[in-house]
Amino acid sequence: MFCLSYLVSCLKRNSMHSFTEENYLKAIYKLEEKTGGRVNNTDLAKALAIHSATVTDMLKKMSERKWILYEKSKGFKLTGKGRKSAVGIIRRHRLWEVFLVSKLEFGWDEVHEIAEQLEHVQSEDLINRLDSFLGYPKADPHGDPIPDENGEFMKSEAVLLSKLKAGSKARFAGITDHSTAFLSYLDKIGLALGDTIKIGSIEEFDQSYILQLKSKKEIIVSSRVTNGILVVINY
Amino acid sequence: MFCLSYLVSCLKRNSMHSFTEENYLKAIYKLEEKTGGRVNNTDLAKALAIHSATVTDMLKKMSERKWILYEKSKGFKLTGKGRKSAVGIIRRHRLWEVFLVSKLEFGWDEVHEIAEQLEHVQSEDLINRLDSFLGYPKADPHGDPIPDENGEFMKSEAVLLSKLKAGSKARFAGITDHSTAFLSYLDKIGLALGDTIKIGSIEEFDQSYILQLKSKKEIIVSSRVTNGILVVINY
DNA sequence: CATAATTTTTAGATATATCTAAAAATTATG
DNA sequence: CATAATTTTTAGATATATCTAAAAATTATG
Repeated sequence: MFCLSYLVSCLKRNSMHSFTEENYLKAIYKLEEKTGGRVNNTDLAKALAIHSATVTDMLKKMSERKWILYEKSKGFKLTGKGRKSAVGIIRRHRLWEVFLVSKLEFGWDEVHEIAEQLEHVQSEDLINRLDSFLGYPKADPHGDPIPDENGEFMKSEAVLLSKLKAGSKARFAGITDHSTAFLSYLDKIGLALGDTIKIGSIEEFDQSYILQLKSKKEIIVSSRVTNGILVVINY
Repeated sequence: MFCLSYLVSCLKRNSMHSFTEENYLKAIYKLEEKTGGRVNNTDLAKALAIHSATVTDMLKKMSERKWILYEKSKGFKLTGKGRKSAVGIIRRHRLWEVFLVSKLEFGWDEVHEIAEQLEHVQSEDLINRLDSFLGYPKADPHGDPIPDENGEFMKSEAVLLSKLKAGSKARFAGITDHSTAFLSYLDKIGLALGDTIKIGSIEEFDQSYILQLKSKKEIIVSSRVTNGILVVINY
């Protein structure tokens, strides 16, 4: 019993982490992506919906365990090891989302919460087999890229739909707003990932767009929508 | 924030439970099945590889939360609610095992640990869709029955291979020894679930069996093996 | 049935992850 | 640059799940 728990605690220090640590890693990774640099305590606390004091404590521990580089009051960032781990979590999350949508026929607006749980299941073999079973998908149901076994993944050249001019044509390639409300709304107005979109015209007054869908249908969307959609032009 | 955590704690009390509680429920369920009656502290502690003192504490809590009926020093058993929950966990475990073997091509000796993690993912919708995706399997890769959505499942009429007489014929329907070592050994000697087995003869000296497999091959197995295998006769 | 053996419980710790309230440190602003 | 605003940290709690050591209760045995 002594031996076992000692071993377990050793393993934990070096290569494994609790759900909590995984959630911190993921949140930090996402914040780094968004801000492009160091992350601060307050933003992380907000992202995780917990209190700053808790974050301070946890960051100290994660720093000791070499998941992050932490300088008191100066913000922090992932170490190489921390980044690798975070990318692994994202790989797992996105592969499970593909499974849920393509195999179990969930809607793209229903999978996030379940994937949040599945992503914590520890088994490299499992994830690599899942990847193979799904045909090595390059993106999840929301268009977000899936890292491969080595943590490599494509940076997309997608741009916000709101950047396009009237008359241009593009492919719906991703979203920046991942809320269920937004996803359901897109379902409702008949916009799906992969669709070709032509911009009929742009209303100067409120920057709303008239879009022509491949179904010939025309829809009007607000700037809130055009700022939530990523497209690939030159298609 | 206050509201949310209050809500969460309420939910926890009534219908949800932590991984730990789920593991206790599952272990208690299995012990009840094995012993056919009340379970005691020591057996549960052994099954969970933790100390009795810890079990005493946890049982008090689980009793308050109405998962078990607990009388000090007299053993305990699951309540209706506790049983229902335990059966749900077993359903999830076994469905995931089917997924791992039939879709991801894991060996039947490789899936237990991963299913131990997957079984804790909370989503009824997920499990029912998985059930449908797998074609509503009646048994897991080890022949153990899978409860349906309502917690119903067949009691098997399988008996130990060691109960059969020379000359009888039966179908390999399940196992009582779920250890990886045993499963791998069966793989090695070429015995697989569903196989038809004919008992050539029984060695009186050590109760070892000579089995004739459908492949015409003959193998000799020890009583350790015939006591680990369940068969359905009259086939 | 008295004593020994076993089982269960109590008492007091520990680790993890969280909280609140207040203090300290840092950054922004007139 | 002094003060205000914001951010971070400290200090002291709490809940969960575990431990060890010892006491208490129960069960088995001569």
